[in-house]
Amino acid sequence: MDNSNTKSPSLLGAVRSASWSIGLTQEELARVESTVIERRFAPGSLVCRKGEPVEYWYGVIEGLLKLSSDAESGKTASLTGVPPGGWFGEGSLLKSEIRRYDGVALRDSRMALMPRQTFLWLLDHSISFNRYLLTQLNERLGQFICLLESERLLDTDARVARCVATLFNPVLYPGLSRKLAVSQEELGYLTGISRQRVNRSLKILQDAGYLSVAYGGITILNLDGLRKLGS
Amino acid sequence: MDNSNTKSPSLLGAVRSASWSIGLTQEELARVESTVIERRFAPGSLVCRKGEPVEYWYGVIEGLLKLSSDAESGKTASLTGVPPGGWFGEGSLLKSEIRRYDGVALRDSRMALMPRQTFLWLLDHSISFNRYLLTQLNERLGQFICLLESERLLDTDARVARCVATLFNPVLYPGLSRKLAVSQEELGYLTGISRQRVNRSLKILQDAGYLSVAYGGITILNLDGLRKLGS
DNA sequence: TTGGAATTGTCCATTTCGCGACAATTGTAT
DNA sequence: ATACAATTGTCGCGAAATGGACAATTCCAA
Repeated sequence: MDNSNTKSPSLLGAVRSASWSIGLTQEELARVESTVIERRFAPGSLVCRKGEPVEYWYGVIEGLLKLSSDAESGKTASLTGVPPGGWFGEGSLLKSEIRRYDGVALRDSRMALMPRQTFLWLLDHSISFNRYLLTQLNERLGQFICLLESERLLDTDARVARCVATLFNPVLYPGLSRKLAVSQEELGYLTGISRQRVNRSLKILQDAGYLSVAYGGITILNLDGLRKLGS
Repeated sequence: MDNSNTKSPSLLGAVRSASWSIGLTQEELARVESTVIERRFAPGSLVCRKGEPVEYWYGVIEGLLKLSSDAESGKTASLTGVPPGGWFGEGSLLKSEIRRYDGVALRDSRMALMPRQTFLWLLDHSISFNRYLLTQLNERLGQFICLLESERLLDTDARVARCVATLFNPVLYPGLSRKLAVSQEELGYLTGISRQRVNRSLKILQDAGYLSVAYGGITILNLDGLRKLGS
């Protein structure tokens, strides 16, 4: 159930291959590389917590995590999953506000942490970094609008389909395998639908040939089909 | 039921007082002013249509419109309302894709249209315009994430409350009156809840003193209370 | 002033989902 | 190999929203 990229990537490798780093000058890149640090997180542990001051911009080197928010009612809502190659937290950094949701490791994960100061320095110095952020925010906005639209217009099965497809956004998360090691309960949190109902939807989507269901996760067979379902 | 600003603002006045124009140079502003045009729209008419190529960046000078999306199933979902002072469409312009949702005038509205070429020119020339866009996209992203979070975590009444509060975002839509001339059916589209259920929620919120319900719309009495409801 | 259109308030039947429960299955650590 | 934990598959009940229907109200224009 592992990703197919068996080679475990280094911190600097992850930084250099990140899509936001290709437009940086040598000087800028050097500054990034000298300040970014790596940290490991066990499954279930909190990478960052709602309400904390925002100290870092986070990148997933290896593993998988989710951004989620809990209510005092006990309910939990996962907003999105972040696979390797994904970076998050720029929103709160830009607004210089406290963090608005939790980051939770779903598996053993290695994270790259860029200090806020470096992030803001890039923001002030690099035009290409600005352009990257613009693209990233725009893409994420599109993702959430699409999600909301689905919630309003589509039936439950199609919502599950789109939500799964969302996790494979090629702009936000480049070069991802087709396997997603996520439990159906977690998919329930991601979609906002009960586990039992997700289970039924997955079976329907499997019968229709869009994906295949296995014990610890699912495999996407027809990504484009999932996206377009019910639209 | 009109806004309290009785003076009808001019096109150039709207441009010059827009929050994205204050950082522009004389030259940049001149280029904007010589290319931006004005157009009027009757209630119910389409300002822009899903699927069209994106030719303009739109600003609301006067009136009110909604961004929405219809499904072939006949359902309709309003994504957000845009009051005077609000600008939209930058997402599709940045991606140079076809338009992803309809813009519909809810009342007689006067719109400012900035040609795509001018928009892209600003994007390439003005740092402050880039920064504005970053802020705008970030704010909008926050808005939609908040909306999605509400949908997952909160009960129906609180969702209606937050959705209404969303329409008064001071960053996206500065200087707005407390009256919102929108039918309950429209609020249903905006919240993704049936008109009948919205009706009940509004009455509850009114009894709790957060707003007051009148024939053609509502008046906000406690904006901060609406925002924080159920959190 | 009056008629018609839009909007609101309320009823109810139907649909759908959430949630608790529990057995069956699969994976993992000892 | 075996026990234990995590996950999946499936029921059924109760709660809640949807959507149709229709009367009452309000607004607007002739």
